[in-house]
Amino acid sequence: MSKRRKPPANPREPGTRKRGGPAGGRRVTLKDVAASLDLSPATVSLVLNRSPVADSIPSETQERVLAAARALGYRPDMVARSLRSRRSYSVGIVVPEVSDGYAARVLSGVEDPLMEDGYFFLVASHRSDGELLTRYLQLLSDRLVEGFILVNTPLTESPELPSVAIAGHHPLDRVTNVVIDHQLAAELALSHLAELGHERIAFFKGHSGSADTEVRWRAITAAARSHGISLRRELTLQLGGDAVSQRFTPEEAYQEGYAYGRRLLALGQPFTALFAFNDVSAIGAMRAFLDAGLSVPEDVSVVGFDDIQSAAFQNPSLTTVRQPLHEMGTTAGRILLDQLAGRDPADRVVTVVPELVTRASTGPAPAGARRRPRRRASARG
Amino acid sequence: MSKRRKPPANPREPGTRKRGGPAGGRRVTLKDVAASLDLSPATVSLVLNRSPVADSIPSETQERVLAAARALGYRPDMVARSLRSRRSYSVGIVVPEVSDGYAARVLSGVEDPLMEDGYFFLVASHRSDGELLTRYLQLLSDRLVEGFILVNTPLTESPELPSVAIAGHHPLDRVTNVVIDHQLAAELALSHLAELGHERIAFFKGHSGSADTEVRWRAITAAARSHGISLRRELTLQLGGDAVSQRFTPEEAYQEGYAYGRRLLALGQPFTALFAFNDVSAIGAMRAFLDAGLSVPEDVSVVGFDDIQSAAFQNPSLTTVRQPLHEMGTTAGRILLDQLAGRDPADRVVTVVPELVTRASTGPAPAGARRRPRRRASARG
DNA sequence: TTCGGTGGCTAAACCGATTTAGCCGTGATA
DNA sequence: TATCACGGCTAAATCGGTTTAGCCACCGAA
Repeated sequence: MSKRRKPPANPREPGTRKRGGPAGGRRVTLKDVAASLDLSPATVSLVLNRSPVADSIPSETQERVLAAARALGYRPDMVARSLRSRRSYSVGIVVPEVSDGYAARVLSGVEDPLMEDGYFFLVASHRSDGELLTRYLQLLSDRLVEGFILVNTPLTESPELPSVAIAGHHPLDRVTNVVIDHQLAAELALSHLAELGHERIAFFKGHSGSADTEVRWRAITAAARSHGISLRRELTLQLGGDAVSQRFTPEEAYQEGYAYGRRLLALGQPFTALFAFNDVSAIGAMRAFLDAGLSVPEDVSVVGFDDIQSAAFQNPSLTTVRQPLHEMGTTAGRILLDQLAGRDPADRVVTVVPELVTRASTGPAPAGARRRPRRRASARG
Repeated sequence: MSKRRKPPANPREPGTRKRGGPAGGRRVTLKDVAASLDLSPATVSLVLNRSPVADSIPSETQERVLAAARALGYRPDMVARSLRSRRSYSVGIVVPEVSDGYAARVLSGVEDPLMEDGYFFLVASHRSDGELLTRYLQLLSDRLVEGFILVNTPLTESPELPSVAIAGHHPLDRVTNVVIDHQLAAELALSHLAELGHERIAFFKGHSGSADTEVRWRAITAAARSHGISLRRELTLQLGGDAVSQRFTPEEAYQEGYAYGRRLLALGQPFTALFAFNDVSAIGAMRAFLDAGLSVPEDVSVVGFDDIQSAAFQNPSLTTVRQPLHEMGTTAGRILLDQLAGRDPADRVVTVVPELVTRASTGPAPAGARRRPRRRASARG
């Protein structure tokens, strides 16, 4: 009975709330604004949304509406709006793991264009679990996200919504892939090493869950051939290949690099350089080499991939292939927004260019090159 | 006219869609399920939500409902649900910057409990801009988030929703603060240094935008006093104090540490140890010391704060005070969920304990201690 | 005088759920 | 036989917007 309905036209009326004050009082709704003006909610909505239908409404009225909305501190309820318009002004971002530096940097890049256009994003991490991934994509679309951004996430079938895949390599419906030029990346790294006289090069291949792994490896194979470098099976270790944890967290990634660095030494196969799949494993391995009494780069050169922030601050600082992750995120965000706005993407694949950052972890191959590094580490433990 | 309405009771009917298939066809709504069973949407809703009102519905009917929902692949529209129930099953997380390692690790901790309870989260980064922060809090609540998690974000007034502030230090309405025991942290670091014979200790004070800065500094002051260590104004540098960029990105944080490391040397004041506000600046400074020809820890010991992933992989590896950031995130998430479920938090402040991780960057104060480090670096550039 | 057009606005359906009040039939009780 | 309680379910309001069809008044033209 005493429940307030249709507040009188007096703009002061809605409850006792001071505008904006968090205390008490209902939120101001469209109806409140309309009532305060003796107009219908429809009119107010049309005006506030600059709908073309509102063109015939005299600008004087429009200004009254705007003024009242401002005066009452009206803020539209996005949920109600979404329900009717079937748009949520939000997108879903899925990553393998939030705390991963790769994902975090991409995320921060994506954020800019989204926020600029009034979009928010929901994040979910699938931990390289395919089922979890599909479930999250569903849950996200239940929440009416308008599109997806998939970061370093291998996708086997087309998502239901427009998507951009960062490091996506499969041509799929509704998805635009943003990738770096792996061919160039491999070329940069290997020609650098080749120029320094390296021949016996060890490799860390990527984790099998990582989207870039295969493509990059093919690029490396090609580049190696063109430089007359032979890829030796025995010097090629695939990360995540075994015992070492499947779950993909950065802490473990360092450890993993360390462990694989030791394994490399334990193999007893001579090598003068390592090209790792990412900086984290490169740093881990470098550390293993140093601990084993080798010098970097005098005994072994190390090249990473990504250029994570700490790469420059390693001792020795890490030579690496930089991926412009922030930029890739920004690009992805913009492409998705364009798609949502109905502007179809020009290309289904957008390529960004990597860059070699030469630092102190690479140097000329040891004088007696082609032979095993001088001081060998004792095998594990 | 031909617009489909009230699909007949036949469960096969709704369009030509195969269930779950992304192609064509409307989504299955509650009405569809109801119609397929010749029940009302109300009943179906009550059953699916295990509402107490549904207790009187025979379990046979309940099972029919469940079965039909499953068979049709019904997935409730979260937006519609939110509108009516005024709950969104999502929370807003605000951070200074997504790509910051601190935030990323907390985020990944928060994620677990949230996802477990079916909550999603929206992220916004305020870049240490107070106005942006308030705007985001508003925008987020326009989207009906049920609460906030504030990461390392100084808050001056109470938010409108239940909140948990990680590294929050002001007692505010509706907010629970999750903080580490700074007293203990300072004690751990300084007693470690004191035991090693350090007396002239340099400090990097935190950025003024960082929530922990003041509290930690007071703790350091107290701990120093109790160990008879005098804090020398001339050896205390506040990060972000000047020229060096105000915007807070990790790349810059390393640079900043490096720059401040050099400044420290340039002061010409002898010191044998540095206790930095965070690992990133510690690593930057350490790098500056090394570049200047000093040895760590023989000439200068360095203690960081946070224990970021790469701390263990520095050369020398970094002694630091570990903050259990992931755990703090998890705790924060759980507390917020409890609050949303109506279980009021026992405490308005939850303290977690830091831990000293002793590694290779600290060692005994140089023999001729109390004197300036032996080889001095030339002042900048 | 009638008609058509247009400017200014609104009624009402709608989005897809949740939720409350209460209907209807039946068997037990007074 | 009237009443009540209860089991099983539903009608209808509601959340707060968006959007479409169209009303009404007024004006100029036929």
